[in-house]
Order: sequence, then structure tokens, then C-alpha cells
Amino acid sequence: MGPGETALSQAVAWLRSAIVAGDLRPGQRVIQDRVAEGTGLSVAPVREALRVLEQEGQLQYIPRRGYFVTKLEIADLEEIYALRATLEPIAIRAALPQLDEDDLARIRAAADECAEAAMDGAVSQELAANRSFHFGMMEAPGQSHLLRLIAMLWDSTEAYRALYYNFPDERQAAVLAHEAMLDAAERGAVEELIEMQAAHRERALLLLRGLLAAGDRMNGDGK
Amino acid sequence: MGPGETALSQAVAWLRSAIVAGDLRPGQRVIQDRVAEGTGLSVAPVREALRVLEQEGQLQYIPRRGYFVTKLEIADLEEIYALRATLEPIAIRAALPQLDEDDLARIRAAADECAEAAMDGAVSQELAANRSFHFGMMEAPGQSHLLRLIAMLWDSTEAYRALYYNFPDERQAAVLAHEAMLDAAERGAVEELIEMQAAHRERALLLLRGLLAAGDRMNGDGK
DNA sequence: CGTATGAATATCTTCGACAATTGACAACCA
DNA sequence: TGGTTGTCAATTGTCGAAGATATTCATACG
Repeated sequence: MGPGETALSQAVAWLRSAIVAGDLRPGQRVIQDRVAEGTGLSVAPVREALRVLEQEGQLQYIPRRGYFVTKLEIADLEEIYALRATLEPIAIRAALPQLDEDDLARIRAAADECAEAAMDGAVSQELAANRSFHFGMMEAPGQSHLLRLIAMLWDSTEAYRALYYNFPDERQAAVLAHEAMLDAAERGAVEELIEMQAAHRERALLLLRGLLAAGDRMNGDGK
Repeated sequence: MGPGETALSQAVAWLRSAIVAGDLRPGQRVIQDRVAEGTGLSVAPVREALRVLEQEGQLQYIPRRGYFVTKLEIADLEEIYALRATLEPIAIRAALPQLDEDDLARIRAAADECAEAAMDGAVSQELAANRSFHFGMMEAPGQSHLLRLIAMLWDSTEAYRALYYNFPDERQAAVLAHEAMLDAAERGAVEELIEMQAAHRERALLLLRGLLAAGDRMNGDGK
């Protein structure tokens, strides 16, 4: 175990990847012992990991009943995306003018990793790289709290993002959009970039609306 | 222990009141065993409580080093208050038109409780009532995620709010401001109310700036 | 005199076991 | 038959102790 690596962080990682991989689906119950078995840890760090994911909004907790993967309604997704639309432009306007060559290089690297993962169908890697890409354009000194809020909004919808990243077409579209964004960032075209991101989000939301509607139909009829 | 009351919730409550009471001051280390002794619990639930407060931003965590009460710089407070200035008007615009008589009655009750606590110098009660008052004007269906973010911003600065609520003058000023806000809310004067709250926040920020500067001077000289 | 070394201590981290609670199911009664 | 009650298995919640890590302080060295 590397430095800073703790049993807790392992448990968190395990849970995240289980959610992203779809092993833990929205609405499903998460049983502590199962996670403990799966990770090879005892329940103590697992409980703390569950608590972390709960605070991030990915899990819901009912005392003495346990944890459940958060199931979002379409209205929730719309609210979350609207909040992102409010906050992310603020972050980008502050951060983009301050990016230096190194920062841009990191962002480009993230975009490349994203493209690579998209081709391989490595959903969880693509999600991580995608996140680095977007946050790379928003990170600036003096807005750590703003980024904390934005990160929380991203966390809340991680399971759903994983859902639509399973469509190859969407992965390709995301890669193309990233290219354009990177270009705008390098040109310093802030407002243009913000526009693109808004469109990016809208597209994602549209897709999610469809997926959730389909899911609801299945729940309503099929069972 | 009542239903839903768990050792964790006791530990959380203990920590909150210790922070609000000033027993745990910004920058100070929080030792798990001490909390366990203080609450009469074992460390397991205490650790989970610490994790909760960490996610709220009230504590900071360094693996294998422990927890520290978050120490905010003036810049942090300014950022947090700016974020509140961005988000709270959104919540109020959506919520205020939907408030019914019952809601207003609850808000009025919170204001009264606030005034009462202000006279008695019951800082922790006043903080709780103050929170109910303000959130009562923002709570509306369909914006639970927005409120979650706002709550997080409030949590992050709870220790500092406790700091300036120890000044009787400020407590009085807050009570008066609440009266005016309540009046505006009852008249449905949304924009007016938003203005008042902005001023309310500005005043708090101004005060905090002074307090922190004084604190820094003490740390620089006195020791 | 300042710095590096190394025990000793304090603290965090994890574990395994036990107690408490919940939900499901079957037995029972009207 | 319909509803209630009691029992049981599964799960969560808590504890106390042992193991791992960081910090401190005394000591020796350059």
C-alpha cells in the first residue's frame, strides 16, 4: 500500500468502479459484508467508504436499513445540470485566462487519454480522463470551494454518465467535442468554449432523459 | 436512544456543538479518543462522524495524521460568500412565490426563536434557528440539490459564524434584519428580500474580515 | 552549536466478535 | 379467509483490542 493509500481509499475505489461498471445499479441495495468480501477488507473501512459516497450523493442511507445506490429522477438530473450551467461558466471565466502551457498540455493529455479510452471501450478510464479534461479548464487558485461544489454535482451523476458512455456513438461525439473545446481553450476563446460546454451538457441531458424514460418504461411494464 | 438516533448522530451532534461553542477552534487538531471519551462512545462511530464533518468542509483530514478544524483564510470566506450570493437568490426566487401560510408561520417561529436566543446569549440555539429561518425561505420542491450545495456552504463557515455571534450587538442587528426580511417575504417582495440578504451577508463578511485580521495579528505577535 | 539518529510515545487504522434492529415468513386465531 | 403475532435469518451498529504509522524528545555526532 503506497503512502496515503489506506483501506478506506481502496474501499472507495472499489465502490466507485462498481458503480461505474454497472455492478451497482441505481436503486440497488449495497450490503456492507458483500463489499467487505469483495475488497478483502473488514467492514470498518467499508462503512467509512459508504459514508463518503453518501455525502457525495452517490449513495443514500437509511439508519438501520443500509445504503442504496442513489436513484435520480429526470427532474434531479435537470436540476443538477442547471446548477452546473450556473457554476461552471464562473469557474471557466476565472481559470481559462490563467492557464499556462503546462496546464494546457495536461488538458491535452487528458483529451488524448479520453480518445484512447473511447476507442478501447474502457468506460471507467474514459470517465476519469473526461473528468480531468473538464476540471483542468476550471481549476484555478482561489476557487477551491466553487470546484468542490462542481465536483459534488459531477459525483452525483457519475452512475448515469457511466450509463450513456456505453454507447460508442456518444463516446465518439464526446471526443470530437473535446477537440473543439481544446482548440477554443488554446485560442483563449472563453465565451465560445462556454457555449460548447453548454451544448455538451445539453446533449448529455437529452440522452439521459431518453435513457431514464426507457428505464422507467421497463420498470413499469416488464415486471 | 430514540428511533433513528444512532451513536453516529450523537457523535456528530457533539462535534457540532463543540465547534459552535468554540471548544474546537479553527486549525485545532481533533483527537478521536478525546471525542470518544467526551461522548462516551467508542472510536468507530466517532470516526464516521468525523468523516461526515469532513465532507461538510468543517474538518480537514490528512491520512494517518488525523482531523483538524478547517481554518479558513479571508479569501476562502470571500469565495464562499460570493457563491452564496450566486446561489441563494436562485433558491429564493423559486421558493418564495410558493410559500403558503404554514411555511410563513414556520419562518416566523424561527425568527422568534432566533430573537429569544439572541437575548439569552444562547449562541448555538441562535445559529440553529437562524439557519431554519434562512432555509425556510429557500426550500421548495425541485431544488433539493441546490439546497444541498447551499447547506454545504453554510456548514463550511459554521465555526466562523459562531465566532461573531458572540457579539451581542451583532445578534441584535441580525434580529432586526430578520424582522425586515420576514416582512418582505410576507409581502412577496422577492427582489427586495434578496437585496436585504445580500446586505446581511456583506455585513457578516465585513465583520469576519475584521475578526480574522485580528486573529492573524494575534498569531503573528502574541506567540 | 546545529543536525542527524533512534527509541518511546501518542495517535490513527483496522480487525473480529458481539449486540441490536429490521424484514420476511410461518403459525396461529377469529 | 384475513389479519395478527411470534420467530428467525440477515444485516446493520458498536465495541475493545491489536497492529501500523507519525511525532516527539533525548542523545550522539560532526
